[in-house]
Amino acid sequence: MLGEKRVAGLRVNLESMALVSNIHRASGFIRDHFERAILKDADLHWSAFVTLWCLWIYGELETRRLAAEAGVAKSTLSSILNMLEARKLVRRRTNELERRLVIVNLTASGAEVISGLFPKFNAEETRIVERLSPKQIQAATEAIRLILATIIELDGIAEDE
Amino acid sequence: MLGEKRVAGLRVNLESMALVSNIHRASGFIRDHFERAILKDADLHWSAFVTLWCLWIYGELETRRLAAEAGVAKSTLSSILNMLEARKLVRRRTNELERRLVIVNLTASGAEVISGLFPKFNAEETRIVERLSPKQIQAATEAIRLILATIIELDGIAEDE
DNA sequence: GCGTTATCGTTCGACATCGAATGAATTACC
DNA sequence: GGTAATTCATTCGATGTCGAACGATAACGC
Repeated sequence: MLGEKRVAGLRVNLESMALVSNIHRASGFIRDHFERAILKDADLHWSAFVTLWCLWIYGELETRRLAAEAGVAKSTLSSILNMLEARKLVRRRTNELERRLVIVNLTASGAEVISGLFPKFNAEETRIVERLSPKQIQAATEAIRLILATIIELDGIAEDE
Repeated sequence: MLGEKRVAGLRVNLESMALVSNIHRASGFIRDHFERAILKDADLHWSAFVTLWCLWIYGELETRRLAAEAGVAKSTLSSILNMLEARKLVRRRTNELERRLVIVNLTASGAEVISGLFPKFNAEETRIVERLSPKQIQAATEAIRLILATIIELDGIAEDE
């Protein structure tokens, strides 16, 4: 196998370790940075922002799908929606044809909040990748997408059918 | 600026958005995957594992430095160390020359745990990047490293001197 | 048709994490 | 040299997050 070194008597793949470690490290720094620099003023944490963003992009969404898109457990989404609904940024309603489902959508003021916030967010995204060439950005995105697909496949096979 | 598109009347840099979003998404999946597949048996969560790993690599470390290396707040590290110390995996002692400092190191059984766990961890790291070529891995690692450096510089300038 | 399963969203309890407050130890200042 | 300011790690309170348990609704089997 490529990239295997011996460290302290153990075979170690340093390259894969560095990549995984850096992904995780970057994620934490990015989250902290955005929460402090942009989300704090709106009094939103990362997951609440992503929730609003998903609703903005997809329009109305069932909670189950919304939880998956936002990357949180459905119980977590429930409490996020409680908070957002209390602030009148989103609205919940039951699907009358399938009364187990709950459909969520932005209110007018919810749409106002996210459309005011997103440009700042995107500007900051652009800023933190400004030292990368377009090619580097695309290559990194593609690489991470491959990793994601691999994990999802592994977990999917392991757990389900 | 490169990569700017118009979406719903807003200028959006889709490439930077996709990269940031994927980094965060991958981080969550990786964390969940490793905690379920490897760390659950040892009854350790991610941060506790990273803490042990840092001590294994660096040898003894002051708590302040250890918190930074592990990527957690110092208060979080305190509770992690309480747990690890209760399990006799690490040891704390005050530095006698500078009695404010606390120095942490692995016990024998702590070293045993991490040295038994790491090969599995690294094997899984290698597995989730197996679809990437060595060049892709290095390119992605370098790209993320650049992002990290950019954020740290931004935050450092903003907050400190 | 009616009980059994399956599938929703929500609630609940446990816990990881953080920031601010605290106390101990050291340094700086006059 | 003694007081003030600084710098540690820890504790404490608040909160975000998850998984399991729950109740409601729908689909299935016979």
